[in-house]
Amino acid sequence: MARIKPGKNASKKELITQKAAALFKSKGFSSASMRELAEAVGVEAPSLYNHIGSKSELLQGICFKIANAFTLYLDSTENKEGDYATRLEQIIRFHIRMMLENFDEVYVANHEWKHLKEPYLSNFLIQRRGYEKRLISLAEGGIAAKEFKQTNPYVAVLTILSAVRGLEFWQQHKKNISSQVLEDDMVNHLLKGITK
Amino acid sequence: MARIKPGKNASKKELITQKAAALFKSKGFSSASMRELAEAVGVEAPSLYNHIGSKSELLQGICFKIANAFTLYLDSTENKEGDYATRLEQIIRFHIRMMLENFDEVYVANHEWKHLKEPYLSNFLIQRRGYEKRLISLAEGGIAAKEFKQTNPYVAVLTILSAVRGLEFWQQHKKNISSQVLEDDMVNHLLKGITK
DNA sequence: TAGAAAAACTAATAAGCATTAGTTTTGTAA
DNA sequence: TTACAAAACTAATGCTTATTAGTTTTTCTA
Repeated sequence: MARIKPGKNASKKELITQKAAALFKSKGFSSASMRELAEAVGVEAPSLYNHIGSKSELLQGICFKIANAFTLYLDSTENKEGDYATRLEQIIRFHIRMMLENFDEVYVANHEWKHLKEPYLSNFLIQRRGYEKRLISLAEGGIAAKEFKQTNPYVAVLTILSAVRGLEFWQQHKKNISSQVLEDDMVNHLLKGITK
Repeated sequence: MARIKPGKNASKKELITQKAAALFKSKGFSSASMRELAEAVGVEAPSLYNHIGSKSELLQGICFKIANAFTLYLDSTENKEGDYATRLEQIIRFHIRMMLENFDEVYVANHEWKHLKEPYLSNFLIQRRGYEKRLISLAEGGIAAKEFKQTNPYVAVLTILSAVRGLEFWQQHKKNISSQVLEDDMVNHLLKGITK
């Protein structure tokens, strides 16, 4: 009898997940084949199934790991009571760092979630939508407290989230700019603009 | 004998391209099948080949149509001599309008270019890279002219391009905000920031 | 209305896909 | 060293894919 879920030794599964994230990123979920993944891992394709349930399961693992990390951080900021601008700044910085430090997985969660199967697809979208709403509330709070300009809070959040996401381009052709400069300049741009 | 390139009557080809853009957007290039496309067009799959060369050719058409539109607009702004801030603002507004008015195709060009085949893939990336460089020059000019703050021009351009791209989220779940408010608020945010 | 061209159809091809079944090898603990 | 389990392997299944061949229908023009 074969194909038994591994009790210990979860490291092979982690390796597979990591290789899968890199592969899904570079070729897209649909175009990435289990044969290719197996080759990256150094094994024949059917052997992967001794460690994982399915191709879909790999995508689910990646997407929810990232979604949960963001949700958890937002939870943690809501306890602290700083002013709105400071809290927003910290969240932006967290996004930037996540992007730089977990590039493959964040990229996959951002681009390939479409290929999640139900009910995971719905759950993912609900979670992401909830996250956005909480950020919008934060923006609204800042506007009401006169810390932020009078603007549409939805547009503001959208602008920030999108700008940060764009670090995926950055990663592709790294310039000789330090992560710190990148982070600081982007935060300043998003909070204070570019014009003098 | 069948399968001859259509001389006139290009409208069916346009219909196919338009349906392809919508399909590639919603399912991704790799997951979208020619059978599905045919169904959307109202025809059997092999009949598509009376009008188009291949699935790849459809993607090429979409990606380069959009890339050329952006390049062309940038050409047109470089003749006019406004100040840097005005020119940057106009470019941002053009991006926003392209996103709102040609959503499917811009989305596909942004997300699915990866699946272009050589030499189209290389050409596309070269063109996009050139576009970015010209924008960076614009940012550098604005900084040198003291119109823009002292910041890394690459980061500034990346931030702007990414923010604008994020309108794809917007399109997905439209709020009751007019396009004009959206455009103005986003331009203001990117030029002048959100904090007071 | 005859004839030709355009565009539809059906049937078939060859390749690639995720996954399962069954078997063998490998590593470890008694 | 024997026994057992984990994890590798080969072979096979059944399905989907883009695309081609060959034929028939539709459409337009003279």
